[in-house]
Amino acid sequence: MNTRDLEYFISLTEIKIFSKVAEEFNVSQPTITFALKRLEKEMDAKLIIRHRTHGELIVTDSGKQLLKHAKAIIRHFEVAKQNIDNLKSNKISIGLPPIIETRYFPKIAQHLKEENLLNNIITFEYGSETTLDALKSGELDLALLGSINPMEDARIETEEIDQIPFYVYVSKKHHLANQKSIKFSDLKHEDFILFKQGFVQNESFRQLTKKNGMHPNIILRSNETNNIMNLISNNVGVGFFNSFVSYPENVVRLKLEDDNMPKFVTNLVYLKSHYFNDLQQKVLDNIRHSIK
Amino acid sequence: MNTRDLEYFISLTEIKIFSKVAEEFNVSQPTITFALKRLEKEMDAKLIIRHRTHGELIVTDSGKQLLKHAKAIIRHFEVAKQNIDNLKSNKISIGLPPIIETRYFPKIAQHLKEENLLNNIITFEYGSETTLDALKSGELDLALLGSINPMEDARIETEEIDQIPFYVYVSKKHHLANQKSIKFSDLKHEDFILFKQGFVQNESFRQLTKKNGMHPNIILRSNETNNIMNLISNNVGVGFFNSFVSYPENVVRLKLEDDNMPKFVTNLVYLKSHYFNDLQQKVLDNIRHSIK
DNA sequence: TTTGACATATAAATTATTTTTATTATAACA
DNA sequence: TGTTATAATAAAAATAATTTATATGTCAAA
Repeated sequence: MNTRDLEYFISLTEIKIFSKVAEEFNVSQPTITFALKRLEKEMDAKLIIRHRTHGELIVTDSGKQLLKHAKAIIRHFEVAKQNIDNLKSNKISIGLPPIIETRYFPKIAQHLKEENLLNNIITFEYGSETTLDALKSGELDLALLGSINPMEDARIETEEIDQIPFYVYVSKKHHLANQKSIKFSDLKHEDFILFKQGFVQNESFRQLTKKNGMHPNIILRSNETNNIMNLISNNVGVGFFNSFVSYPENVVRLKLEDDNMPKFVTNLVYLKSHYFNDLQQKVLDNIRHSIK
Repeated sequence: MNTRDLEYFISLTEIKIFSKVAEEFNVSQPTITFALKRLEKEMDAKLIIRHRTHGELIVTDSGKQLLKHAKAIIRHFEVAKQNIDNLKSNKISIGLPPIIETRYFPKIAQHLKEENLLNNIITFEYGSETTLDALKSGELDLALLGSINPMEDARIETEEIDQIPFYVYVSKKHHLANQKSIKFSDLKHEDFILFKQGFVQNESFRQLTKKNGMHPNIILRSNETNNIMNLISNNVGVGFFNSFVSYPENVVRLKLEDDNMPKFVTNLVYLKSHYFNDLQQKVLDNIRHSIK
């Protein structure tokens, strides 16, 4: 069976018009008809119910089933190509979200340098979500990721590195600044300054506000720790982060005394289907050793 | 790209002789040569280093990388076919790890037979971990799974069936055989015989050894309850399982008196996104009724 | 060092598969 | 009822995969 037929099929379930799909792939319209026929013969099932008219085209249950697998197959194929490209250039691509990078990379870099491996790595700094996507697409060989709940994806391998608590950061001038520790619900009427989308702290924050029936007032989101800390120190709002972030003199870090607080979990993550060659394995072992 | 080429390639990495692979697929030897050439061109990388002689054939790093994905692709393709067949023939695929099967399947089978539904099910016997993966990948419609902690996964629906304790199994000749109950830490110097990877008891065992600061000596892992019980009865080592396993005359089951002992939880599990058609729903209701 | 056995590669021919061109069929709708 | 947009079909053409026949490379025994 040809992957091209699957690509036609996937596109057909999206565009829903044979001739438009043909255009998309720069082939003639009957090509799509024949491709679908081949698939239906191979699967021995009707995949699509055709309406000859500018109207709907219905994907059957069997079609939906095939669709899921077709997408997975195409993805595998593309990831394989990408991985092989990485192998050829003898590099290992590592995703390191900024907060985690701050905490772990200095030590990692030092160890890698000692082994003369530092120039075999390429690092990518995005939020955890984007990093995970990049890993799944094969763009990255490896990632250090933050998560709250243990990660739940059959395709990825996860090694837990560390679990650390979240804290609330407030200005020294803030009315809570003198408490040793607080409850999350004490923050009911605060203004918050948080990270942008795709950072793990947000998911944890969302869980806590939901649990406490709060509708938090988020006045700003930024990607820059410095920027956020600056605003907090000026008492513009309060922050909610793990202990990896460094904070200035006039900011206070408050413990949260709630039970069952979510933890910030750092994970070493890679695709189960990823093949590490000797050099990559060496780098992986080195990193593993550096952070444990 | 053709999946046939991938099949040739996978076989070639196993059999390692072009002409033998050709024989296997009932094609001529150059077919294999050309298939490999096509793949190498597509991936733009050498996949296999040939030795023209009856000797070794080396899979390159790129080849190994492709191999992993190739196997996944072929598997997806086969699962897709299987799923569609199931849809067409009105079958429901059920995952039943062996230990759970022993306990629940006789009753389930009896009820299903009464309703004339027994030939609408196909069962799969793997460890809990593999079963869960298979469920998530859509290979299974439904599973009865063991877990320690209640399962928490956004994508799956869980109905708890039962919670039962774990026990220690020892030979009658064993020095602990006369105790009514023991503490887990009493097992500090024992040799253990356990199940292989992917069974729930192992996770529970790991937690307990960690909690008690133990470094257990696991002398054997097996998938066969009979085999394990045989060894225990010969006083080769001790076992740690739930009460679903049956045990011979000369083996003794010991209670564990520790606080907060993990429990073996049996769950009925399916994907939230799964669509059960009428017949499948009937089977599900029947199973639910049988085990509660 | 030669020769035979085994294994893979290559060239050309053959066969199979996919795509195109040209045309027909079908439904909706103006 | 004719027009338009769309899919299906048939036959031819193009492309791709496989085979047959043969060449080439490598090892090991003579």
